[in-house]
Amino acid sequence: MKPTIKDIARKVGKSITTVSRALNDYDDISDETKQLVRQAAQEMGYIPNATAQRLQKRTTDTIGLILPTFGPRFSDPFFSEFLTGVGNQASEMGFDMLVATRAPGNQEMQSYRSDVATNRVDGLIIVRTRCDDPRIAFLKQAGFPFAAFGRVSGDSNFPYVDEDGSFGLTLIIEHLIELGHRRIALITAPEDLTFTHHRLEGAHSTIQKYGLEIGPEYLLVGDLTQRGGYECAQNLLNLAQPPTAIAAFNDLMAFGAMSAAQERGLSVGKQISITGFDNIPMAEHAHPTLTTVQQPIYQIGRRVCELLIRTIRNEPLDETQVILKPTLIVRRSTGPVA
Amino acid sequence: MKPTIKDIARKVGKSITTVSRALNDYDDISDETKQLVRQAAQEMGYIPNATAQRLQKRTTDTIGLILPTFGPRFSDPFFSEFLTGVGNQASEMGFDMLVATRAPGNQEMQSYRSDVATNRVDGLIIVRTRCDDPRIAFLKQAGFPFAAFGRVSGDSNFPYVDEDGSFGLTLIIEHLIELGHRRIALITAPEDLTFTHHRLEGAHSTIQKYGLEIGPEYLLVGDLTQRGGYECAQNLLNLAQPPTAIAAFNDLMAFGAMSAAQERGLSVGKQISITGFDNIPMAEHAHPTLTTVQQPIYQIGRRVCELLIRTIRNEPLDETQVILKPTLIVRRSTGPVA
DNA sequence: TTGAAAGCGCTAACAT
DNA sequence: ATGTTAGCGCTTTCAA
Repeated sequence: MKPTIKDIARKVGKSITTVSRALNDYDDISDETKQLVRQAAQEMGYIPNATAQRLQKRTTDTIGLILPTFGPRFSDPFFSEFLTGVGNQASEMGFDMLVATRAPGNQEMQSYRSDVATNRVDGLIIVRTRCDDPRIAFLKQAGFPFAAFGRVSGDSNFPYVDEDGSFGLTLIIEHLIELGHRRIALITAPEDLTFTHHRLEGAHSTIQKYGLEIGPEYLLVGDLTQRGGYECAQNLLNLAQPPTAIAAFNDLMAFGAMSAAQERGLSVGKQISITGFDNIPMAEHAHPTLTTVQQPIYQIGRRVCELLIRTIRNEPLDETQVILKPTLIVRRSTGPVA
Repeated sequence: MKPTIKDIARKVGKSITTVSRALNDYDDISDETKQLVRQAAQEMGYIPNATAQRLQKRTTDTIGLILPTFGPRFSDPFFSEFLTGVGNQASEMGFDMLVATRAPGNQEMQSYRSDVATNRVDGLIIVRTRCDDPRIAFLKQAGFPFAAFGRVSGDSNFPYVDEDGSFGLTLIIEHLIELGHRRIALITAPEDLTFTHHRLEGAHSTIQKYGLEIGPEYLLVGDLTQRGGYECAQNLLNLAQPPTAIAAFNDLMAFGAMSAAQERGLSVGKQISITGFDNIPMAEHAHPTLTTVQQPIYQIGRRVCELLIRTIRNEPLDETQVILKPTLIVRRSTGPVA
């Protein structure tokens, strides 16, 4: 069986109190005793029992992340990267990461409630915020520590990291307009997601600035999957007057749109321009390579995680609300209008 | 503060033991008492403290999953899907899932050791087994419960689910040969991964069966990323005598290979055939759509998780070693040799 | 500088 | 059918 401090105490002939304090480097323990205890612990292969420590300290040193998965075949590269960022940061700061996979909805909220209620985690990370986010509303009223990737439409007075989606789409639209495009279509994202509105706002205001507009037939809502992008693009290309450029609200949908265009024999980047958002690693190796907006997903994951852990620890936060400026990555999927 | 069983006991005027047993539905408690206790618990919003239960029961009801991430920009759709399968199954069976992200190597092994030593989890899930897998060797000798996705090269006497990779590549190669291809190149995977050998074996034996062979210049090792596939394909296409078909060991590399071919103006499916492995959701929406081998990744995730939890619970396993037959999905990235 | 004792919230063997 | 008691492994007053 695993040795406990009791075993160490017996071995070195001291009380368990002394052992505990020696191990935790209290300064009312003599150096000799510390030496002795540590040596014994080492020899016996002692490792503290995390559960016992947690019960006593009433903290878990664990953060929770509930991934909003859409269906079983959920496979979004965006989330892998974000998860890696959060995970690495957590481990560097001495925290574990509890992950659950839930489709948005009732079960999801149940998970939040239960995570909070059972004290399984010290705080939660929220991904892909919704305008009117029940998760955030709940955590706020519960007074439970959390940090989010994204804002909400109302009061965003909580720790978050977000990208400036409005600026991102401004970059995209300006790029397309400079290339001479006038018939620009948008494959947007579900309306309940906050970022959809930011990006939409950036797109609209930029279009307007140039005296143009986006007709309703050029405004389609995608589901952020490749299939969704494909289907929306089909519809756009079926129009009597199809667009010369399609701006998708994420890379995955842009890939789907590229497939749809290519299936009709259109040369992407020449006969039609297509853009994405996120700059997932695949964007660089698609054919043609994808013009998109760069979001440092991995870094955002780290940052959100750090924000959360500092909140948990009650450490001062120099910056609680972070908004990052994305940058435009011009590649081969866009070109001058035909 | 949160109510404890002590609070309930005080309120209903019973001992905490009685409360505990009433809550756990012991049959030596009268129905009236149970009613009473449950009602009180309900009213007070009582929720058991998981940490305390764990300390007492010496189990965590948590499984661990250490994702082998290769670099920060880790974004493999394969793992998202697997993770979702594991996560959903775990939650259905009442388990939490602790996820860590580690590049294979020392730190990774440290994580395994510490997970085992600190009793943070009741069992571990191993993904993407290596031929000579130190994780498995360690867990075996430690007598710690685990289940794997994949086998090892030596003694695979542990619970696992794996796909029949040899059969998968047999399907692929036969498909290509039927299409008239004779110059078939392989973009394989790192040699330390077990599945690489299975797939390689299937490819070689099938090729030989048809009296053909794969020259060393047609045998490249990829790193399972899109970029890796792209680079390998570049090399293949630069050969004086380039292959007419390329079989990649996963879909991501196949996409990279497609890009490389298309960049040279080759029409994939006509002038060159390219195949993948996994059938990730994107395969269906690439351009052209990807001929590949179907692996039920989500289901495998669920299955491995179930295997692990049953092992933890000491439940009898009707099938400890599961090997699934993959199926061929023919799409547009392959066609008759030009 | 050290130890005794209490307690974190819960379960379970053993009485009654 | 219910209560007493001990204990899971640890931290932390408080006293010596």
